[in-house]
Amino acid sequence: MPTTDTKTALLNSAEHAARTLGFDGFSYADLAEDVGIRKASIHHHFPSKANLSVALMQRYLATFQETCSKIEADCPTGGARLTELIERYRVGSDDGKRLCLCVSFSASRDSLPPDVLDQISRFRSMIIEWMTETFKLGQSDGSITGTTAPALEAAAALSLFEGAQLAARAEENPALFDNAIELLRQRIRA
Amino acid sequence: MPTTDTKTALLNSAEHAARTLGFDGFSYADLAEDVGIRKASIHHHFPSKANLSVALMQRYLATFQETCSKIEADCPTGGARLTELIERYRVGSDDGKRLCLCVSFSASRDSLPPDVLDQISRFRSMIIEWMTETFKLGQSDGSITGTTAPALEAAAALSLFEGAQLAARAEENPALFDNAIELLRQRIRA
DNA sequence: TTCTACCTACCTACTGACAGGTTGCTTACA
DNA sequence: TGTAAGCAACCTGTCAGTAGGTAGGTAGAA
Repeated sequence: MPTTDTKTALLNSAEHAARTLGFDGFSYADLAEDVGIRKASIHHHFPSKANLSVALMQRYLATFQETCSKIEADCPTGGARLTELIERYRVGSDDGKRLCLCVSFSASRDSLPPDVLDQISRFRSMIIEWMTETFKLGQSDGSITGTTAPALEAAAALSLFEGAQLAARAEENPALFDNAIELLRQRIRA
Repeated sequence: MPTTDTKTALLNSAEHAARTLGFDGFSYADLAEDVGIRKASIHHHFPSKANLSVALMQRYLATFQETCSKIEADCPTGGARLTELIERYRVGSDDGKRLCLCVSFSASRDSLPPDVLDQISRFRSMIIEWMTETFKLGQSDGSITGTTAPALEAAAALSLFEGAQLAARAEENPALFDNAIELLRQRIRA
């Protein structure tokens, strides 16, 4: 009877480490200490660090897809959906102490296996498609102002969110996230 | 009379490495091979990696300040200045093969000495102040449309630029930079 | 002029620490 | 009795950094 599923505990620890320290910034030794098992035992669950990175990104992608579905179910308007997504990025930034896994992994691109690079592409496509639909909806229901090209808005918004996380991270100051996002927020009708 | 100044060659190599591999992704061994001296000799120029990171950021900040001054001298309108700055970020992205040093360093924040963190803050403040003035100018001379809050525009634009570099880097595809930036570009009057 | 002293720039050879990863053994439990 | 999960011990390679030395140049004083 393990306290929590060790594999999940390892994924949690690794995700936190990757998002704060970067992929090249954490080691199996760090995870071992954090989770409370020996370094060698990690290899039982994740034979290699490449392997671990794939599992990490896989879970991240799945979780994000669920999140988007949930937002869709809970929020009827485009504006409400966009507000909710911003909130996820804001919370994910953790007051400038973390980055989105996708951002962190993109910065250490050359250390990652091809599978992860594919997953990153899929992750980005998924969000951009979802946001394109969200901007379209916001355009037609009047809940987001000033939209003319939903697909371009979506691409810009994703860059803005990731850039905002980076801004907050750069100085470990959550206000910088809000500052960067403010103008977009003003376009959303309450 | 040395071929090229070794110290400069080391800074060039380190900057390239940091911007493609991240701060934790390159080693003195990499630099040694690239520059053509022995690993130990690097310590003659930069006693520690922390020391090197400071020199790197110092030069980067100085170069960027010069760039901004040059743009100011060459371009009379706010729109032209913004276009020029975007171009620097686009070129700096190197078709999705690099990131801004500031972005790359922010992602490995915890591996860097306090001096570099200060420099990063100063770097960001400098650009945001410069862009705030640029948006103000563009607002008054009519070369940038739709501006109501120049300071917020500047904060959003910096996040957008850095996010756009990240987007291009994520898939090593320069089109993603242009895509993310397009809507801002459309606000600039030729 | 030549000796001494000191310099920069680089070298070989090494250190202790730590990286990811492997082997083979021991539990626990179904 | 089989299997999953964990362990200690160890491997090889690499990390940043150090010790100590050399080649060649410069500057000053006798």
